[in-house]
Amino acid sequence: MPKPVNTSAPRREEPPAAATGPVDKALAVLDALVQPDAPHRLADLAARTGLPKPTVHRLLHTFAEAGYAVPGPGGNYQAGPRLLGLAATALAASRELRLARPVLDDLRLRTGHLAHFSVRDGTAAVHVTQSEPSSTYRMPLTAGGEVPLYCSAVGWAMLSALPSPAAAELLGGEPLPARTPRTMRDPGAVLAALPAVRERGYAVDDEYAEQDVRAIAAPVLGPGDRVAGAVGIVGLTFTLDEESVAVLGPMVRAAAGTVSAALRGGAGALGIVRGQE
Amino acid sequence: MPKPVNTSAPRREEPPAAATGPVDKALAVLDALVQPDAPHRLADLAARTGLPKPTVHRLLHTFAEAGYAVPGPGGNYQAGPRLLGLAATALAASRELRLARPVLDDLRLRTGHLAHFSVRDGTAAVHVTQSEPSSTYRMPLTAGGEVPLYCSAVGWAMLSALPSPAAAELLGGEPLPARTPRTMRDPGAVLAALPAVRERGYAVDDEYAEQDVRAIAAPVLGPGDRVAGAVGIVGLTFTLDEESVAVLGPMVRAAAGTVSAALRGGAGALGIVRGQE
DNA sequence: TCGTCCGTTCCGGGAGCCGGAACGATGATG
DNA sequence: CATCATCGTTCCGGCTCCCGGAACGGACGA
Repeated sequence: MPKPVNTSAPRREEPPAAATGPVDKALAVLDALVQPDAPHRLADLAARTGLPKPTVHRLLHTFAEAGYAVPGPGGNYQAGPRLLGLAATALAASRELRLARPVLDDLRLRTGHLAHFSVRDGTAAVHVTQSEPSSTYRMPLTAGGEVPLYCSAVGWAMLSALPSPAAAELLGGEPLPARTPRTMRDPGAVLAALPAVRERGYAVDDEYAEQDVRAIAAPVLGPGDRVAGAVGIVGLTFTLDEESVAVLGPMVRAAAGTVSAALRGGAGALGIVRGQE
Repeated sequence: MPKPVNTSAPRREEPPAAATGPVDKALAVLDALVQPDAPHRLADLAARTGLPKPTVHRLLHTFAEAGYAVPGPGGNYQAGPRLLGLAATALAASRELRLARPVLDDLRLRTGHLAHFSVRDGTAAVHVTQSEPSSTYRMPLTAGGEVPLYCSAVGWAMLSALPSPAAAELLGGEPLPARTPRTMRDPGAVLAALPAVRERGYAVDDEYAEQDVRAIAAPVLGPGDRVAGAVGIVGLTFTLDEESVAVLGPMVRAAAGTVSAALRGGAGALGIVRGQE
């Protein structure tokens, strides 16, 4: 037990917007339950969600009864079989994911870098699936993780595929928090960089979000040019170095193009997915 | 547990276990929402869950507002970014899954068959993750899918790792429905077959659940010999033929053993997971 | 032994869930 | 073109049952 932090902070602000209905509360607890960082005891979940203890207790009971949560040793709850089944089903049923998977594997094999597919959730990008090299010393990206749009390759890729006003609205007017010394903090500057991304067909994150991490991404478009997500690769700067960007960029763009085409092409396109241009 | 008896029983039995509270209903709708078979319009979801239309409508609205569902064309709802993120997180955070993944890949490569990991949910096994060969003509197994314990290799594997009384209780006393001509329908017969499975270390499903499909599986044990799930391979009978079982069986058993050892060995074991015996 | 923290239970009040019924839009049908 | 079936949506009164502060007992740790 690292640190029983003193609860002397009455000025604790709720992380998410207040969960009003019982359903929102349930979702909040479920969300907290699957977070990878340790323990999920009743008190922890209550603290993380900002909900009163009895409420979380009742919800956990409901979940446990339905098989969505399972009480472990030491009062530690974890995801139950139903939740895992639900998760597996959700990921398997998503059309974009089914189509993206083989392309990601191919992209990873040819570039040697971790390849991933992300979708937009508000002003953030969530990494929904990935194909990782056999030996990743330090994982610069975790499945289910989030990154703000303004400082990530996948974010820029998706923004570039949106109409300018929509992108501007997502970026907002305020200066953005710096994540590294290289982060671009001015929404206007990001917006101004998008046309170049649009032209090139891929975006590059040059340590904008995290030190020593470089990324390349390209948008995936569904029917009607709807932005379905983005395909990208991530690596440490000394592996994914500056000059390889010129050769890897088009590969990422091609991969995203393949997924887009398959997405538009209807179900029959599954068999003819190929890696080359 | 003194169960408070319903004061006025309205003599009403729903096909699925009655969803009483708002949370159960929400879970039911979420579950219906991720089912792969098409369309997820309001009326479809209402029919599948057995809930009244306005209720489903309200829930979908709540989900949509929170990003867990997204209204598509033609009133078709699908999983939203939050739900996909939750799913990805849940699968990535599960310790057994993280450990099983590389072992499954290795097992698939060495056997050439679809390898999967399943956990128990009541009297069924749900397939939580899998590693599939590049070309599977017809997928005999889908992620998130379920199979009864009594007629599947993973089911037998998990049953064999349970104390006999527990296994007997899960099998029940009634004759079981036949899925193929070869299905073993007698709970007693299944129970009697378990010691042999225990001895061999792996179970074989010889077209018990589906025609032309054979499967091999072995149990995965966590700390304290708790049954964490099962590792298995599946294939069509003419590919996964009878004589190869003798050589593939031990491979499956070894793979399950590797996962079990890693599961027990603590977090540090991640780096030394190996495929060979 | 005492103090602390956690999980659990209780219970009265009232917020807000519930779902039958009705309405307008849409597309199929003759 | 007229008709009907079906679907999504809205409304609203009733009353379920959700809510969470408070209290209790047990498990550690000091």
